[in-house]
Amino acid sequence: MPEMPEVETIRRTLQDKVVGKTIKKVEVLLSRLIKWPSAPEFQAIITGKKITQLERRGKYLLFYLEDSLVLVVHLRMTGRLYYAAQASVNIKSLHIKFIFTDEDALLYADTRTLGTLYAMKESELWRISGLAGLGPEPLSAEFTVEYLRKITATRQGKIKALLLNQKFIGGLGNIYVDESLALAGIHPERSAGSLSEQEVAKLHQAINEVIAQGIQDGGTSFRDYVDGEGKSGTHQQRLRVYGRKNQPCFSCGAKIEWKEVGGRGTHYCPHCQH
DNA sequence: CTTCACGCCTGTCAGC
DNA sequence: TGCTGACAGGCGTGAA
Repeated sequence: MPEMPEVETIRRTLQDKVVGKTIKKVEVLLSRLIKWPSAPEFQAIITGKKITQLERRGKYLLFYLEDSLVLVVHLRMTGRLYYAAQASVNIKSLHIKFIFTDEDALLYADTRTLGTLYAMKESELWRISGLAGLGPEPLSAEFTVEYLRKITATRQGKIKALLLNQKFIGGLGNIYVDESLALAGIHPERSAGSLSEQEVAKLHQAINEVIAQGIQDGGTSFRDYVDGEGKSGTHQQRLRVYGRKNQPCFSCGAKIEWKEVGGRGTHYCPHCQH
């Protein structure tokens, strides 16, 4: 479900609440979500540890703990993290509870149960290949026009598929890719290598703009997404193409089209995007 | 190496 | 009112 702006919003809404808290107890109701180590070991190594820092890389959340330990959470499609004062709340699809010494809790819920959690020493983070191999993020110093030109130039696959690949750019997902391509006026099925220098520059600018606006809006609440306090984002009000199949393009009035590109539902304006 | 199809899960919604 | 199929903010795997 969440992409970089949503995960960043969750990080910001949780940070002040969880940093400094000590995990008193971990209840794992669905152990297959724990990918490393085993669920009992996972519980054992983080129990009694204090959270010192909360960071994000791409779509991963990293809870840094005492003793150089890290709790890593990836929400995938429908994962949610809620901070609950005085634990006993009733929420659907609740799978993991992190209960603090003051009885507040951090709750992990996930309808499709595709999310993944890990706990390990900081020095062991290489075990999470998706995290270790993450490309530069939008808005970062490493994500330059030059970099985007370099990764697109030699590849013949569709530009949309490349933008979704976390090895190349960390943090983009289906909504923000469709929105970036719409803003840049580039058709999602264009071969990456066919983009002109001008188009690459426009795309680079569009990605940064869309992601920055997404963060400023507190994310896009299209169906499931809420932040760490259970609140919706507002970026859905700004979407140009995503979720607007058959509705008129705001620029030209043509009907927004939908088709599958690279195995993902894709929205675009057939008139404005070439 | 790059690219693509598929599997993983469950809930919701459109169309019959 | 059921029922069925399509689809959903993601990513890892394996085959070509």
